[in-house]
Amino acid sequence: MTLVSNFFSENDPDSACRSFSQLLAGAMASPAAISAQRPSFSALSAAENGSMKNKEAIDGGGEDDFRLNRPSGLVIAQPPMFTIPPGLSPATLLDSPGFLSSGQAPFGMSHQQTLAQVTAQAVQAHTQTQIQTEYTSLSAAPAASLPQIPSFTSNTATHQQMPQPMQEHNVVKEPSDFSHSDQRPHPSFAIGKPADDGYNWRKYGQKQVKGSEYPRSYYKCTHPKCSVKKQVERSVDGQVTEIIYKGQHNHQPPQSNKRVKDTGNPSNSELGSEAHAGNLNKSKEVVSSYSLSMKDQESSQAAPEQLSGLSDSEEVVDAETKVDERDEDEPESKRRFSCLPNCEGFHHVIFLIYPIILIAVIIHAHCAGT
DNA sequence: AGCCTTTGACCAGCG
DNA sequence: TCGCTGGTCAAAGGC
Repeated sequence: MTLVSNFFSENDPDSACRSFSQLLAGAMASPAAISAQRPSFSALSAAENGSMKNKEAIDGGGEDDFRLNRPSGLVIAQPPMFTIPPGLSPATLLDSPGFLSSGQAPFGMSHQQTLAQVTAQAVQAHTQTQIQTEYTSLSAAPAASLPQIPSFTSNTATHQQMPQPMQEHNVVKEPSDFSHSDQRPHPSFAIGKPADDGYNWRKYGQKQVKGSEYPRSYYKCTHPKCSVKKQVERSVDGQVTEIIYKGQHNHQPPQSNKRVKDTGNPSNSELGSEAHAGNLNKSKEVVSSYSLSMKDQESSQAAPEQLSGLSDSEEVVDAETKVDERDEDEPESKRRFSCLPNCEGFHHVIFLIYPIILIAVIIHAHCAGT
């Protein structure tokens, strides 16, 4: 909160009298800010292309990172709070009734208070992972993550990387960052079986991929009529660093208690199942994929809709499609991301755009029972 | 016995 | 054509 309040006070003594929209407008007045945010909030591939160029400019160019050309541009080692659901613009978020509400949030904490907490956590988390983040941005993260904030890398140590719009290919890469002690991986994503998403997987291969720190494991869905595959990269300590889903389940997730027992966390299985349930009975020619965010400490309890937020192409991200379908007729400004089915809570996603930091904060409002 | 993981070999795409 | 790389196959072994 100190960071936020300081920023506002330093940049505008009258900030107390200004709305976030006004602040945003001011931030966006900067060409850097504009160029920085466009790729983040747009699915335009052109923006991504531009971002690539920007990255080269930032990095001095010529960095031959094999991942730069990979279609899945979502690999960003970022603190958990920065997951940004697709289809949301800063203005949309800032126009959110919940966000603009100056009163108490329905869950007993004002958004300002929540924002303060989340922001503080974000800053702390980012500080802890900065080294890894920077490393990843060079060696693992697609260029798309950096160019969105062209001036950030050089201006501050607290620069943020934003998720990149959905790639043109139907593969979603889902990185995870469990390096910080206060954001331990979800048990089901930790050592042992691949990320428990409610389906059964059989490992059919493992390969040490060039440029990747960790070996990549290949899994197939064990369902006889399902050809979904996924690739999992796991660090030496068993923590999942990245999951790539390929394909689309054409069956219900097995309703096995064993699965729940294995993970010891039914909510996660439910989470995965929910996401996959959204995939069912959808006929798509394209290979679809979806993602499970494992690095969002809040998302460990969150709805799949939010988990898919790293991607912004609902045409290929089914879980997200589920959201879009539900909110299709709802004004964008009222969009929010609901929690688990039995939870009345929802997520507000707030973008904070500073001249040097672009942060998305997710405020998770649980139902009273949780 | 069945299913799983492991792991070296093989294959295809690309420069 | 050759080498590199990512993805897959399939035999072997474990549970």
